[in-house]
Amino acid sequence: MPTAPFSAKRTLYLIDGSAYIYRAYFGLPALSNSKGLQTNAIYGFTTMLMKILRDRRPDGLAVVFDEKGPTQRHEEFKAYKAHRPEMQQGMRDQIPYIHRAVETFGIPAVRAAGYEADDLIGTLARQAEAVGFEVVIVTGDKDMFQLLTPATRIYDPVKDKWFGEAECRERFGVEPARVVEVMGLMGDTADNIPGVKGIGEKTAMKLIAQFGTIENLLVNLDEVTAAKTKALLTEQAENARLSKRLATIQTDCPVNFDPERFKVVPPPPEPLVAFFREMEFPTLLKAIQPSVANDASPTEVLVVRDESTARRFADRSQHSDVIAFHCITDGSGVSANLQGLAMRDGNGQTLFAGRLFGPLAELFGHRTLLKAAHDLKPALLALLRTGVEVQPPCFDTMIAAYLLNPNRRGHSLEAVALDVLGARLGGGQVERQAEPPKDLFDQPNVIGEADQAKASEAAAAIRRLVPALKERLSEQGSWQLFTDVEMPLVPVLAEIERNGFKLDVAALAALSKELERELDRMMTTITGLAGGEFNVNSPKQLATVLFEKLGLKPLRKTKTGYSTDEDTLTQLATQHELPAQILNYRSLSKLKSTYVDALPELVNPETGRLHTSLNQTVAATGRLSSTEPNLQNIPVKGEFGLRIREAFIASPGHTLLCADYSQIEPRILAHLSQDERLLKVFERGEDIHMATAVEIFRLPPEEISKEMRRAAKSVVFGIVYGISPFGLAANIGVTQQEAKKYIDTYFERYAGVKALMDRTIAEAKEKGYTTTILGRRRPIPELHSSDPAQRGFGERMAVNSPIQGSAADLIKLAMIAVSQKLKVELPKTKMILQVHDELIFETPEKELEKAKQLVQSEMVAAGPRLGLSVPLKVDLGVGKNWRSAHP
DNA sequence: CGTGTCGCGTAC
DNA sequence: GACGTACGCGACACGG
Repeated sequence: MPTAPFSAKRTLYLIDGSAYIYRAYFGLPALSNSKGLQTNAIYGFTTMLMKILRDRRPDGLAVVFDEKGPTQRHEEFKAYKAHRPEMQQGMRDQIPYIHRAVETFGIPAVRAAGYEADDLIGTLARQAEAVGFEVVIVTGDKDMFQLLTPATRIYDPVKDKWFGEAECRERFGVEPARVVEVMGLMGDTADNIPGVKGIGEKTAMKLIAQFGTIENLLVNLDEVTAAKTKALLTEQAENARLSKRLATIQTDCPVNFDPERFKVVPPPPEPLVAFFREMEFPTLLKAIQPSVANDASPTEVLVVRDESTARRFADRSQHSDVIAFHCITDGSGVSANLQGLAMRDGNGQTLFAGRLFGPLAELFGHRTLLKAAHDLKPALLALLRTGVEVQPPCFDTMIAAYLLNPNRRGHSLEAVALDVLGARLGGGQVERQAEPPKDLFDQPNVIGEADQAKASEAAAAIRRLVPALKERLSEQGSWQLFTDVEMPLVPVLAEIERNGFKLDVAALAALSKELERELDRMMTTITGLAGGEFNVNSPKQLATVLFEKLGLKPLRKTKTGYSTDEDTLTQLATQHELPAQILNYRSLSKLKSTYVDALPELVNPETGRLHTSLNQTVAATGRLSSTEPNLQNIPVKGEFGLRIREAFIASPGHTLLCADYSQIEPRILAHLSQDERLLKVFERGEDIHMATAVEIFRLPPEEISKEMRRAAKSVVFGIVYGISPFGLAANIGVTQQEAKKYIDTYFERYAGVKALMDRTIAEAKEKGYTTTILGRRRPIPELHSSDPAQRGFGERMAVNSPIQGSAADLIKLAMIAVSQKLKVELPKTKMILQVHDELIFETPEKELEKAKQLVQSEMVAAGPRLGLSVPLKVDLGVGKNWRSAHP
């Protein structure tokens, strides 16, 4: 993960106050308190201020405001900022409170009559630099780029982005000192600076890159090749000079930088509490409550710079029961490098190290010490890159929190600490840091004090979370799931991510060209049929063409208009030729944009392979999810879909091995329901869909048509997903009455399944959650909703979650077993992907037979280990690519 | 010009 | 309204 800026020097933050008032006022909804005072600007400004104090921990800080009244620029140019409307009353009313907020925080406010904030900031920045400060200008204004130097950066807290000289060159094409030259030519509509009319950003950048300054450009006009540009410059030379002067930030205003006055000191809490009460900001009140890491104030962090200090720490720590750690990394996924490490042991010692000293690395290899982290997998990957393998036992507080409630959408350390410990992290967010501009600092890998402190606080919070989470997991019966499944799975997933999947980029490039031609061709047909051009990818435009222009009958509505989904278009295809063409176009366009063009972009240049992220704390049922790229939804049907699968290939000398649980969810259903008829189907190794068809159609197998088998298959799917007659009818194209008959018959023939459904829903309603075979919980609050639709949704979730979740339990067990066995017996065979009921391996051709045997037997053996009362079947497929290897 | 939401479509 | 779980694309609306 990117790191925040380092500085051994003291840092001065200069906040562009006026700009932030505007930004907060217009960027936030018009909140107001009970007294009718609008507070959005006050709130936005205050949170920004607190974010800076908390996350950046500046040594010095000042808020700079514009002062009312005309400035030098107005004298020089009447129109300067003249187009700006008068400040709205709603904002004007808030300004005194903002000034009070600044005062209450004990932060100096800087303003001077006749000077704009920009100029005051520029002046203070130069003065502070001169006495050895690093300066950070907090603003969203690109005009300030002219102030950048190696010691002065810009930080935009709204976007959490850093800008330095390099970013300036990227944005303006020139170094900071020449930004005003570019602006002189291009002007600035925001400030009503005219520039040279007819010359835009691109041209301005080009000209200044070539000539350096406006003056030099004007004396060398002969060298300007474009006649039009030359004429514009000749006519508007004075405008250019004026605009440059207007854009130039003064650095000689009558203000003085006094390090003592600007020094940050903790504000007395009482006035702050009173202010937040008055404004009615409960969340901010909460934010200034005592922090989780109060017992680990930054001064107590042992900053390790040499091996012997690390040794002393490690010697003591290894005898404590647990060590919590937090890694600071750059990059992401398999390419992340370790930049810093905070540790907190069971004795209450905290350490920060910018390097992985040997004794610290040894702690990770300790076989009994519990290594705890929040989001362990990326840490394992970063440590692995430095050659350190983290040995079990481990404790991932993020996964523990996920098991406690998998419904929640994020499990940041902040949120978990607040939830479980009821305390805030002193340092605020530790997950995401903006990347500082590179090459600004001479010691690139040194982490700043603020980030050291934050990492240390993270480690402290993790340390405190461990016993609390363990207690809660034990209470709810998920402790074994955590220690025996989820934690051992972490290194397996890390390994899969590291292994990656080889992609035939050339094949996809060719496919892309082919699809492009095909799409072009189809577009011609579509335009002809529609009687004009329109954007086929826009459901809105498409609806207009179909339902207004062509007068076809809309079948269904969405929230925003008429539906044009596959189902609708398929039905419309009987009335007109266009919908069929649209369907074709859409499917190809989807494949091209989502897979053919997107996947090659994600090939890691280091390894030449695709490294997905397998997320363990996202899916509420316990499944894994896959991102960047999502390799769990690679097409498996259709001509072009299959050709995409063909591009997933084995390395030379290797082959792919795919192992796929056959009918896993119906088998789980049989186990959970203990329905005798269903159990028998699997015991006898029969075809489940055929058997279902026999039961619901009441016909002997030889009279079951393909169509009937297909319908039966849908019924089974429907059962697993929590069925309704409507859904089933839509799926297999029969009437709702017909569908209902199938379902009723199914439940009649498989009474155990019906009993399971009823039991599961009743139990979920009573307890508020469902459980899987391994005791994985999922709360289902919708079951108690007053909205019948929500309750129905809850019931379907209640039915589906134990099945889908138990299947997830199963394959996780299998992955751990297979991985351990491979490591010992066939270390060259690599697991490279999991797709819910399928594992994919890359194996040297010579090892293939052994690998097949090992994988199949371990996957099958996971069934009995889970205590399943149905036998499992694992199909194997082998091939040079994913298409041919698919079983 | 970037951000969040929606419709849609892939997978299991 | 409508059958579970995900991820991610392009379009669009919206607020700078």
